[in-house]
Amino acid sequence: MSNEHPQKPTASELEILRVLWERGPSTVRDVHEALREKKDLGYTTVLKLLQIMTAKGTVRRNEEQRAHVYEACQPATETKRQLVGDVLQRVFEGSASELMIHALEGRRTSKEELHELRRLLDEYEGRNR
Amino acid sequence: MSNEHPQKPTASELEILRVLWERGPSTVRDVHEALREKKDLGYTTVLKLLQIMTAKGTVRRNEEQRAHVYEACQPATETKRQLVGDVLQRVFEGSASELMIHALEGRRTSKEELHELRRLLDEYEGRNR
DNA sequence: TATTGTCAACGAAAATCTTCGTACTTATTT
DNA sequence: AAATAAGTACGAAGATTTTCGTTGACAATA
Repeated sequence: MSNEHPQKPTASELEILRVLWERGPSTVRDVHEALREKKDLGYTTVLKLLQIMTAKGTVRRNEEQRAHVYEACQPATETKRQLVGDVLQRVFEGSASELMIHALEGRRTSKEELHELRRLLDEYEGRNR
Repeated sequence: MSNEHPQKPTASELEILRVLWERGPSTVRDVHEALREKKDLGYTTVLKLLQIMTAKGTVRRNEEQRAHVYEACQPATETKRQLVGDVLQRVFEGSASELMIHALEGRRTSKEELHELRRLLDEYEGRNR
């Protein structure tokens, strides 16, 4: 249960994390309402999820107010890195280009996006030389 | 249960699929042995998984021989595309460059890999103009 | 033919995930 | 003060996943 090797969030947990990343520290009510648009979950469902996530160390909460305020323990970037790293290993044996091929296939990628991707490579290459 | 919208394989199912993709049509014994190196599962565990996957339409089997021969219904590429597409949506709201950023961060990517990535972009861009 | 080995089928336990209902507590309003 | 509203805690049901043990069929061999 330690913080050393943060667990991979489940699908539902991720939805909640995304709200917390976007809104910052939030109450159950906040999360519940933000989530309502996407997915209609009961209030206590969201509460329970947050309680479970607290137990797992995925989020922490401030109990000073009656309505506890939750926030993600890991920054978004860290968790996203972990999630993509997981697929990278499990599906593509660590090959980023294989990942890329399959990410680009089967969807129309805008010129802007391609441009951005190229920019990323430049930047990354620059950093490592 | 139809073949129209193939289901996302679970973690264990993926491990089996990877063996099938690599070896081609295989018996339970084949898969079990190929998998032994990575993960030590009982023979009947693998059998059961394959039976479940057959029911789901993930794999099909040839029962002509006493030892049934299993093979993946979808080509590897299709399933991989689906898996990465899932993360792309769930984690990165469809942004391939965001996906890329997080895939490259937190790992050393070889010069060859970067080169390959660039080549991919060229190829992709060429195809779409 | 009797024994031993190989296989599929089935059921089911254990673990994990998802979702709420109910009960209890603490504010707020009438 | 009584009633209503807003919260948390807890337990638990249902779904899904993961893992095997057991049984019975069939084949190979001693």
